[in-house]
Amino acid sequence: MSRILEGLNPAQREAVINYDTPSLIIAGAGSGKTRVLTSRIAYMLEQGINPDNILALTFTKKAANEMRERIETMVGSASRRIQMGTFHSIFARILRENAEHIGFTKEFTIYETTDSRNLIKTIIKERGLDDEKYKPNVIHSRISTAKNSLITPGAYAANAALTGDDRTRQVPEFSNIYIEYCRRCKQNNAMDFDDLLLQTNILLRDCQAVLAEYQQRFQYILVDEYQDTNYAQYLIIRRLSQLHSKVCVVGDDAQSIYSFRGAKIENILSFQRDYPTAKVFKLEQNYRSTQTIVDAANSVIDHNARRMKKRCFSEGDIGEKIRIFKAYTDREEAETVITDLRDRVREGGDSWADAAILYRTNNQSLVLEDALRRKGIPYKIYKGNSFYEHKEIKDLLGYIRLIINPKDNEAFKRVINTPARGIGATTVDRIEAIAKTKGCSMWEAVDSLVSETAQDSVERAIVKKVSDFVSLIHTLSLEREVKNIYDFGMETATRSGLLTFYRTQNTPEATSAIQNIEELLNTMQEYSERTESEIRNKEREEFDRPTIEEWLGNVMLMTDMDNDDPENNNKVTLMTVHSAKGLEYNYVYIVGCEENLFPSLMAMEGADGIEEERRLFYVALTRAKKLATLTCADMRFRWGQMNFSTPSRFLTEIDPQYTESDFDLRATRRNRELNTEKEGDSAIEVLRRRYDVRYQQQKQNRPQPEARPEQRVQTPTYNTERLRRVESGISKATTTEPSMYSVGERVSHPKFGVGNITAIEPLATDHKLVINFEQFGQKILLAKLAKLTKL
DNA sequence: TATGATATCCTTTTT
DNA sequence: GGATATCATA
Repeated sequence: MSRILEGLNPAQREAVINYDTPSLIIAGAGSGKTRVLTSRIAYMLEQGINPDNILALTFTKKAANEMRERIETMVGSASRRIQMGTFHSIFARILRENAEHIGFTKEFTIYETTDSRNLIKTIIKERGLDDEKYKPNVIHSRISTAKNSLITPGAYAANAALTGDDRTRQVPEFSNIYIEYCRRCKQNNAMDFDDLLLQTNILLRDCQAVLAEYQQRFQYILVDEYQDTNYAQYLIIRRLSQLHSKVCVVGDDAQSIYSFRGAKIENILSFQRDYPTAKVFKLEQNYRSTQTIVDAANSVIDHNARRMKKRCFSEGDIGEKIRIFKAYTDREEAETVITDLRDRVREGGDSWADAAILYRTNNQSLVLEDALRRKGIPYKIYKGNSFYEHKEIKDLLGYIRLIINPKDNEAFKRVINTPARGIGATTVDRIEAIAKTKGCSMWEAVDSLVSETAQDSVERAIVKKVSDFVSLIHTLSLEREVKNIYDFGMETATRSGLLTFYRTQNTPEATSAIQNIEELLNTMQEYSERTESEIRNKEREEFDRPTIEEWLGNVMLMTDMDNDDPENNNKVTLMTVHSAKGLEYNYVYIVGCEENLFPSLMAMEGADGIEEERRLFYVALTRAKKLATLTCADMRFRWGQMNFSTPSRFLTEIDPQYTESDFDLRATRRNRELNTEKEGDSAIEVLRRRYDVRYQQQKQNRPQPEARPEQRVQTPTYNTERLRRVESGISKATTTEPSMYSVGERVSHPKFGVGNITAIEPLATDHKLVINFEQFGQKILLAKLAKLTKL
């Protein structure tokens, strides 16, 4: 028997050896999913499958790298020839190779969210549309949704249902913005994140030769986290697999948490329909967590109606009960968690890296970081793409982008006056106008500005400045030809004036900016070293030298997660539950388990919202190997002021035999049941019962109507005196402003349709509205947050 | 045109 | 509360 199969349980082994047939591997949390996937690939190689014929797709670079390393230890360097990477990076590469088929060049830029948003903003402005109605990020997410569903601008405009919907949403011009946005992207030789999938589909749809080539090549396709694929990804897989159909997908419907990004849980639910010959393998034994944790997680997820049949179990220790703590405030919550974490890690003889603190929203990290710093505990924090969101990084990347792809107008606009060189908005507008009339890029338009400008002195001064910029870019373009990646990066950072700009100011921000720039330059160095060694090891062709284009293409698809410093790793991890998927820790703390936070208020508006939040909670809980600790707070500093919270319904959904709590969880559960049962009560009564007794008390003690707004909570010093004041309601004055809505009024909501306002409750800076929707029944919404239109 | 002060948004999750 | 957009001023 192959050594690869040793130590696998029967289900795992079946999933590994049946590599020659379409396969659906349902892998419960902690069931050795990665092991099965890597073993399967290793086994294939051992059986003589050509690594060039294997395509393995993941969602994160981290997962891809981990898999590659593990396969390499099993079967050696053949693994390096496998096409393995994230959807976005693999298809970006394929798109570059075939860019001219779909009207791009291989130097195309990848636009990140801010680029897209800026472009949308200019389009809205150009068309003289009201940016109150046409909010750039709303428009952007609508475009994103369309692209993820493979609805091209043309198809969108032709779809009466969609355009009709836009009219009722008061954005009738949406489809025109969408058309223009795509036109401009193409003109700028740029693709946004969603394009990487959409354009791949277009390429595979329109170019039979290309499709045939890749179908021939990728005879075996493996997809990780299949439950998170969206329609665009789904169809790419379908198209590529039409010839050989040897698709293997791995996933867990219970961990589908990305519907906001277009992920369709249906993809995994209907895999067997798509591939009728598929074999199904269920990995149900959890090797990660204690029995208590697994059983508790099961008891929560049982509340979901829509799920595939499987029963996860653990044969590990029973383990400790899940602990549930309630704190007064978010600050106290953080203190409790950190103290407990410290004690646990020390007693257990574990290292800091064995503990993680998970939260629903990024901004919850602030109080935790504070507490960690005060106790001197080392921590690291994953915050999405925060590194690449720094201005100095974007600016430096802007220069490089413009040099590689001069059509990139967004890059042009970003760098022409950064650092400030006296070229103001008026000049930029003029360049833009010239570009528009000439139908060329702004970079090309600059030349005509320089030549055709009148001779008066002001104009001449501007021309001088602009032509200095032009020669800067020209010089750097030459540098790019002759220098290696790192030297070119350094020249760019220096000659652009970015480095000197930050060096001349002596602020902490400037210092950190310089450090960030240096870090970015370091990645260039590492990149070229790595590539050079690949060439030495003959894993890469001699002529295929590392290029700055390639580096840039990679960098645009990079996240903070990908830059892990391996040396300095003994740190507590802080991150969102989303980022934690796939990871595991001995001690997991899930903080902020409160209604309207986890589950989040917004998620609950959607139909499947609660179920997805519950899956998210399931993911959080199953990260823990030894011990899970859940916490909530009575009050939380949010939106600049104190808010009252009630414990999350998820806490009461865990079968109580697996939990121990420092407050009366049963009473919490009873209250909740009471609330849902008495639907017939007056709306405002239902609303009131949502708050705990303390809130009721503070309502009674509410100061007289002339309560002045200055009495609001100020800096969060959290001394006991202040706590008492908060508690007795002094500082939570309700707004004196009347609501813009009134009881009885008819309103329309984008998701719920038309409804009547049945009650209004004043809050500190907002109003709660109880609305009876004709189709969706009663909902409680915040006036400022809900996108309501008066009828 | 560059700068600092002030309004205004935004609050889910991210490749 | 914090980040960003807009405004006012030199």
